[in-house]
Amino acid sequence: MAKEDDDGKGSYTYDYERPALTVDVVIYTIKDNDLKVLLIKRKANPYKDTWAIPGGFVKNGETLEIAAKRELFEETNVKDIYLEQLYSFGDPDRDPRGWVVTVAYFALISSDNLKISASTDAKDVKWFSAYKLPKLAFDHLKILDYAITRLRSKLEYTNVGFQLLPKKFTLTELQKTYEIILNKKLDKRNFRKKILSLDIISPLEEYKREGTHRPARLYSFNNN
Amino acid sequence: MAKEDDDGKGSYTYDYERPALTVDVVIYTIKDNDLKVLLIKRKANPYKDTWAIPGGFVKNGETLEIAAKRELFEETNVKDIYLEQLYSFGDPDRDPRGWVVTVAYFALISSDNLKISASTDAKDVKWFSAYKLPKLAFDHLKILDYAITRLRSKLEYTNVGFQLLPKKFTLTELQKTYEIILNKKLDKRNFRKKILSLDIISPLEEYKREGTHRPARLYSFNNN
DNA sequence: TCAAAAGTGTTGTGTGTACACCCATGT
DNA sequence: ACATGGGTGTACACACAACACTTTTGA
Repeated sequence: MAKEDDDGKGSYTYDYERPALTVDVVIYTIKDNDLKVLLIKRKANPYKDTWAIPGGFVKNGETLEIAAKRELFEETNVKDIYLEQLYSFGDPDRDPRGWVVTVAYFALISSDNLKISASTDAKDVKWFSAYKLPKLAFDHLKILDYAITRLRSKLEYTNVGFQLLPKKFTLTELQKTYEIILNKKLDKRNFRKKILSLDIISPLEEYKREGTHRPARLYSFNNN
Repeated sequence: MAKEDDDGKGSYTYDYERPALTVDVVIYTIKDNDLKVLLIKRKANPYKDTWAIPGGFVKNGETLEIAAKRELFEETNVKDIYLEQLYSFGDPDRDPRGWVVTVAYFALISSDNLKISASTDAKDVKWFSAYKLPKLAFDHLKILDYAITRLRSKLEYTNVGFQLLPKKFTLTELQKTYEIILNKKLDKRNFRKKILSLDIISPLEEYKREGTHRPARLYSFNNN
């Protein structure tokens, strides 16, 4: 019994029932002018043939973050991308097979890494619009709701947004990224003024020409 | 093996090793013009006689939040106080006895609940200044660092601060609370203007008289 | 009458917002 | 020459920061 003389880690006896522990990784990217989430189709029951957030068991000896990175790499073949812990979900009925607690992470992958990533073989792995999700397994809709909320608020007070862009990008691309995530239009002049005042990007001597209009200056992110 | 065909919850076989799962609850209050954290002294090895954040095992059938509330109640005899999930810590070497993953929560308890709380008997339970901590067990210093950072940032963009105050309080008390947590002086006039403009507190027809000076108006928080 | 904290406004500075036109290009 | 997106500045409103004196009380 966890009480009185037992502060939770006070006794030598670990005779409590233990949950299975997984990490789930919400992987976002920007593609086709849309915010995409990577989902995989389940091949076994429960929720057979239902889409789910990629994840897997944490192995003994791993940190939670290492486990998340491993899952991420297995799904996308990409390392060294932005990853942060999101929240832990442990409702006893979240998995019909038993007690499974999951630590959710979220990752941002830039569109220029996309070639490398996903559907490495005929697996059922697919990018879905974060705004048009299929039916999801377990409590994964709740996790995605939580993730997009976190992503939006982080976008307001940090520079995570750059994680989603290629090394070289135009200001319009950057603005589009913000608009897609925040799901609202931003004023072009104000956006540029704001971003440039932050001193976090540098203009390059390169331009992106595309279509029948003036070429757009390319910028790169200053990672200080 | 968690890979390829195994999305983590795709197989029926849960033949992975499972961690012990605990919740730890960082309980804050304001007392004696200081930010205090409730700690308990461990009675068994490892870290026998070392101070630690109260916590305990999660039981099967409980949500994580229920488990945290149960721990909180066991230590403080108080219910219905502010509680939020903080972060999960799962480094494999954080507990010398084995694999123990903890979901940390933080709670805010108002000083008028304090009579009821803590040291219900001769247990080694004590309020410590968050700024003068003793040597701590496990990775609990890391957890407290994380907690105070979260508390500070939440104070800036939410109204959690009121959770730490009695139902009736003066503006000076409120300001002190902010100053103690943020660990910096605030300007009296600016603070009052700001708080009052938020329309979250109402003046009462009561005054707090204390000492040889003008009595201070009491306010109460509007919980909408 | 004195000490001690309560209470109260104004001004400058910076940040967010609204808004419209010219520029460079490809066809 | 025209359609298309790229690129630029100003004016107003509002939030934040700095700052000092009067009020009320108990001793």
